[in-house]
Amino acid sequence: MNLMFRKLHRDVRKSVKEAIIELGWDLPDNIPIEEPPRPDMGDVATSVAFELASKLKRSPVKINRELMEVIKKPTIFKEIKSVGPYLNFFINYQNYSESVLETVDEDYGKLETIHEKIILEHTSANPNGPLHIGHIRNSILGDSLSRILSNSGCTVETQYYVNDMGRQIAMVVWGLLNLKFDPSKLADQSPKDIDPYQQIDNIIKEHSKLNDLEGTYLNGLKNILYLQIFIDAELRDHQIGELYFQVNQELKNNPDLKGGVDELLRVYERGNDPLLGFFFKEAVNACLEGMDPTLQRLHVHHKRFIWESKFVRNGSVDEIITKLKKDGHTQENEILCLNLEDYGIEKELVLMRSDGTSLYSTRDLAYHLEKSNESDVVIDILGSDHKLAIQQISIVLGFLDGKSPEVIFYEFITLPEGSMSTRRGVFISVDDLLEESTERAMEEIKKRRDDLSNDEAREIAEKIGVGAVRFYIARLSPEKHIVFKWDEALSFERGCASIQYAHARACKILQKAEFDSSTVNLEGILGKYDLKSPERELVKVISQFTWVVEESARSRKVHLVSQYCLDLASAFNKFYKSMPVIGSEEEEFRLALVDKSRITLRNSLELLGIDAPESM
RNA sequence: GGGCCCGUAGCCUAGCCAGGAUAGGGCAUCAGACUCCUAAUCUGAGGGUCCCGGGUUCAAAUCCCGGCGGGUCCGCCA
Repeated sequence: MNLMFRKLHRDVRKSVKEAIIELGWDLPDNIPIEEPPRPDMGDVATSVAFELASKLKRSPVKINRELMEVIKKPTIFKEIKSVGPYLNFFINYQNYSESVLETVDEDYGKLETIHEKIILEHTSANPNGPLHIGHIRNSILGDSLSRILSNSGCTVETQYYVNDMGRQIAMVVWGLLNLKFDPSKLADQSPKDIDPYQQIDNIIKEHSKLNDLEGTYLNGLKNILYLQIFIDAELRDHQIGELYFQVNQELKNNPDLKGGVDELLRVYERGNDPLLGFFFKEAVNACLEGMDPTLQRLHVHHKRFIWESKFVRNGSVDEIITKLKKDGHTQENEILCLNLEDYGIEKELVLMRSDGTSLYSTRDLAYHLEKSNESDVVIDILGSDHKLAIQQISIVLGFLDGKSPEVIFYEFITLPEGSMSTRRGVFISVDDLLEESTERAMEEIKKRRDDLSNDEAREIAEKIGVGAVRFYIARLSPEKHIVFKWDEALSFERGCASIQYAHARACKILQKAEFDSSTVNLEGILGKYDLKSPERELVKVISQFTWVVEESARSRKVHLVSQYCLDLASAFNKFYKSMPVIGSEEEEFRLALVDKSRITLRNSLELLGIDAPESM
């Protein structure tokens, strides 16, 4: 672990403190550390003189003059200058560079293990259609954060909360039981002259036991078979989405059908109709089977999928309700609910419908209690529209002796024409986004490389395309509302591609020079060489990486890492442009610097789930 | 109506929690750089009422109060 950058701050504080003591002044509460606005003004600065000014009744400039008389320069610095009210410290880059290069290894950025288990829930999109660009903000923030937290030494378990009990899923199941898929939308690989449902009828005829099924269940079975036989796994979420859209149309035209959906929900919750349970499970599974390849392609991973129905089946929902009732928190008339007015929330929290079924919030309460029991810290990634709901949940978790989750809220991604909606079938799917992104990357590659095979180009285009999408989301602070625009999302200039490009450049130099890190002796590598400013800047940025990992993990801010990646790439590209490496006087040092840049670029991109191609 | 979030050049954005140097970047615009490790790059220029108005402070994009504009929530939805 590289603590060089941290040491700079520590050494500044220490020497300032000692100087203040020597002058017999009171130590201020805080010795602020800043970075000077320009590199030629120094590397680390402190405005401690401001802190002292009011107590000492002297001007900051005067105070600095006195501090400068007695202050001892830490060895890592070359000099200290007093500029107005600031003390500016200049790094001794000969020493510093050697220390930094020595401590950067292939695992650079991985911090010491701390024994803290975090359960991080993210994505958790309803299985009623494919993932769209509104969902990926959740996935990308969650997955990146999980990588950052793991790197910072925590144990992170990522979970996807599968909603298999809500009304929306019941609507999908209703569609499965009462409607048909549209075979005209089958992919081209199926011959047009066959009727899928005809084939399915034949299959059912051949299985005598299936012949007993009738009515909606028979229809449901046909639809399940349709999905499994005729639809590729990766497209099943799209089919479910279209079915869901169709059901919404039906319901709009005939609101009486709502009763049928409610009945499905009641029966499923009671859990005594195995066949209906089968249809719920199959509907949800079909959708998850379609989402899985999408998430894989984005490098988004979940350790566990937790099905919501579990908390009804295993009795924890009942236990919670019993406990809340017993402790006198609840109010009961037709429904069972909690009055949270004492906690500043006007809106009561309903725990049970008048028909006795549970609600999302009831089950979510049980889920959060489980997460609380299984971890030290619970983190949720949620759209900011869930703020009130999670606030209610948190209060009730307090009644139940559970930990409140830490929540990272993000604002919506909308289209220029308005908000997205699975229900209305208005959205851009992640699959389409990735397809477009890799396609555009492919065009760029073809523009500049004619030496690559199609497969090689494809492979690189995939890394660039996925990287562009992930970076587009990860670079922005989550509380910022995004209006999705293709050209902004898939820009290859000064964005992710420029970072990947810096990495590819580094790889190319090392490859060309046949660099072997194992034979390099870093000691005394610099001799008396006075580093040029692009080299100094690059060394400094490399040394900041550990601190960035720490800081982004602590503050749970993914975009700090994105910003860092850009800074690092920029420092490297400037160095690359202005300093010859191969064949130069300082080749040995510069190759080592290129190698450390390569590692840091790769590891920082890794935190964002972005591949670093070795050639572009 | 009430709660929460956002408002920084034509566009996107960091900085705000922990107030300090000329408000950082990027896109777009303009001017320049490939006989030299890939120009997905680099160098330079112009462009700002940090939404508005008060207040606190030696010092406010940052903290406090009041507005304005946009988003979102206030379901026996999830």
